[in-house]
Amino acid sequence: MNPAGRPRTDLDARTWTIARLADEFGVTHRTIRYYEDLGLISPERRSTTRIYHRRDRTRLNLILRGKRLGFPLGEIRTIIDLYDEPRGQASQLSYVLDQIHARRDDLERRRSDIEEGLKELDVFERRCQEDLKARLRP
Amino acid sequence: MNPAGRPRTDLDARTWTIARLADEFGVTHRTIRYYEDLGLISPERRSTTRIYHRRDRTRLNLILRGKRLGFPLGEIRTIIDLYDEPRGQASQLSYVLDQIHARRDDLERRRSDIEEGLKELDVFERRCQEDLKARLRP
DNA sequence: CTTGACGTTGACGTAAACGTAAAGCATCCT
DNA sequence: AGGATGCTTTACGTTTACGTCAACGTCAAG
Repeated sequence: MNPAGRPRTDLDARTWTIARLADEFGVTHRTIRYYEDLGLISPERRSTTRIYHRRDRTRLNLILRGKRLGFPLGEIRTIIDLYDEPRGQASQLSYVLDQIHARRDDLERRRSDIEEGLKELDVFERRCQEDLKARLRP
Repeated sequence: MNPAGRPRTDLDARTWTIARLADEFGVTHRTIRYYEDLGLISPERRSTTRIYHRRDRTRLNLILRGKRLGFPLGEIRTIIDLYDEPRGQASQLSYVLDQIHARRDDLERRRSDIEEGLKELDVFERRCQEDLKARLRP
């Protein structure tokens, strides 16, 4: 137990080594360092070693979700950067809002692609199952 | 008008040249030929020239949708091949059914990723809009 | 029959997203 | 002190998905 009386979890550790992070997310160190090269993550440095905080963990999560959705890393970078911008000027804000709408359009298109795909899978599965029944008890 | 009395459309042409197909789908000839190299499309050959039929058009549609969803072409190939298999033996059929379930799981995971992304966009947009209002009439 | 317009086959190039191997620090254990 | 272990950088290799010439075939129009 920690001072707060809660059971100790991974989240209590608050910092991660590259190996633990890679392990947790099922990627390699190389991958994580590559994301750092692209400026997607910027962990603390203690002497030469990288120390990852919750913020980095969150970003990695966003990156990997973006990847599962098929976004290229460059685009993922611009998305992530949106979250960090100062958002001070009105002009910047409306730019960000434009970006948000573009993202939303993209995601909604993907969703409808997925719905199409699922529908076709349903039809195809039904056809296969009927074939299978006919085979098993003719 | 054609013999059936319907207005002549692109679909009545029934065959396409590579340029028309590329143009219609917004890709290059190179892309289409590359898909043929991978065995994803196999158009008719009239002497050396490629002639595309509706079947090829359908496949190209599937390929591009798969790509929009972020599937690698190799995986797209196995998916497309499923539609063409003889599906004769019961063992083959249940293999195909397994594949279908795997595909469906994949798509459903992507869909939930998308829902998550859309939710976050909503939250983020609201925050930005409030910032913007505060800027415009303080 | 030549001239374009379009088509075809290589062959090589390239950007993205890592993999992998080599070699050097740093730290911990005994 | 001397491994063993883990992390780091450097650098070259690889795969995917095409782009980009180059050089040649073909076919209808003038």
